[in-house]
Amino acid sequence: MSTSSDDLFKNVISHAKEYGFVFPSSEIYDGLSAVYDYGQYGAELKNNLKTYWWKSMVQMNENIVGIDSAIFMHPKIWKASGHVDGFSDPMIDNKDSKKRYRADQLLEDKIERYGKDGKTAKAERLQADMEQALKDENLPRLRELIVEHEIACPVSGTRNWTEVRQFNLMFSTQMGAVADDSDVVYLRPETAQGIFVNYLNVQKSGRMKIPFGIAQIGKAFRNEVIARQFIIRMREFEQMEMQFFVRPGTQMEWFEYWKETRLKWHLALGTDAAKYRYHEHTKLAHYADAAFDIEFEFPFGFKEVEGIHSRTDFDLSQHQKFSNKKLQYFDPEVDPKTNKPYGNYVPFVIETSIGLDRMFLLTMINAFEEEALGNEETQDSRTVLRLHPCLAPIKAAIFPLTKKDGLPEKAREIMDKLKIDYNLVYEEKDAIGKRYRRQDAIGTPFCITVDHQTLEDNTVTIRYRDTMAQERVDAGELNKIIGGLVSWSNLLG
RNA sequence: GCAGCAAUAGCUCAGCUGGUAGAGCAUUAGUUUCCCAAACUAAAGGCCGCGGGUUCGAAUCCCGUUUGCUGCUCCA
Repeated sequence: MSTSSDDLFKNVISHAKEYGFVFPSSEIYDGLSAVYDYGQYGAELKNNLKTYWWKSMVQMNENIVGIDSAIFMHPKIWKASGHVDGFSDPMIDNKDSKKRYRADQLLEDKIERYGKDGKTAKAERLQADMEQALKDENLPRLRELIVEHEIACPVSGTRNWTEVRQFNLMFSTQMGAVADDSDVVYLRPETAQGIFVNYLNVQKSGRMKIPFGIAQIGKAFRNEVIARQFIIRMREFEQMEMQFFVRPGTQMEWFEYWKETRLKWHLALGTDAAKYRYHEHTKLAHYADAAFDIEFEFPFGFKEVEGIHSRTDFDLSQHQKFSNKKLQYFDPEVDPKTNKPYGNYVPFVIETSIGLDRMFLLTMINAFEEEALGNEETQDSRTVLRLHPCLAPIKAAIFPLTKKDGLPEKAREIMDKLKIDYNLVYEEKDAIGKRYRRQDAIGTPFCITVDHQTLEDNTVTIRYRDTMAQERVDAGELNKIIGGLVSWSNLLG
């Protein structure tokens, strides 16, 4: 990591705080680890990113609809999805090497070694003991087994172990007033399950024909072992997900389609294509038969922003099993190979899942620039957020050149006509240049200045953030001009 | 969670052989200014992250804790 990219990241973080984009959560109480709040401009930018995604996925695709499912769901859902069993790992640390291991993996390794050494009886007994301990969630017993079988740390070679601790990535809470084990509910660790459990509702009520998709934007929660790097990994975060239901056997063509479509969505914002790459998962999750990530080159390296996963029929089949409800689709189309309808089947699923907070950070990093404007005589620079006008929190700022001679009144009058359609700010404090620079810092693409000439001929100057160039236009044309510049058709057309 | 480092005004930092805080910028109120920051005047702003200890006295030394950074570990 170079010093300059390190600085860029730090500067973006402090800029985000200083200008009201992102604040540490509960800051006056010393903050809460890996939780952040979005400020006045951050909330606008985040909403604009959501709108861009929702429009491109739901509004632009006739066969995709959007839902908003609850964060609380029946606990059985997480049994079915594999989250309860798959993502609560017993961990143990070696005190000498400071290395951390999964307790069950240490035992598995030992069982394997016993097997190789021909000690099959020992291997079988340990296997049985371990399985019993895991089933009972008996953590002290797991540690006993590690000690009994004299398992040493591969790094330090010592047997100086800590207690075994459970790392469950799901947050749990109680539903109902009386605390009881049976009332435990989880805060969803992914939004996808809310789509799967509504698959039949949406398909029937919307008369959806395969292939079709269900989209959702919402919060998800993961109790990360370690959460760092600003809003890259948060305990509470927001996902924008779409599950696309397809006929079995066609999943790979749809997988390719969404892989390409989703990258195009990113590149339409004008981001340098070299900053993006695909990353193929070689180790697949329990539910997937193919998985690609779209990665972005952050200052600290390439990180996943979006995942396109072929989830097979795993989730729907699991829910079918656990709920005893048929989640099949009757496909009346005729298979040319057999000349018979495709009939009943559990659809396969292609998932596109983008981390909204990561997308937000990526957008900030991309937009952030400390531009040198000096010449031989004077030193000058400005900090500018080159956000796409569609994403900018404030679309335009309106300034009276000075705060007298009726200029403020005229500026207010122009603003009142425009603020119905656009998010605007009005400022009359400080020198005009300073006001321009303040708007640059929050990414406002246009500034409209009212001067004495405005009072005579109703023209104003419009000043562009990126070029700092100015243009004199009729105030009556402003709605049309701004409308054209911030129109979603610039991104989606 | 472990180890190391850090925390002083909104921001960037100074102050540290222990004697109860200071600058620049930003903010607010004026002045000046007809188009690109850092002009003038004034004001406001700090339990020196939090808790405990040593001391006559702690921002400064010690211990704990919280938050952040780096490494380990984890990442559906």
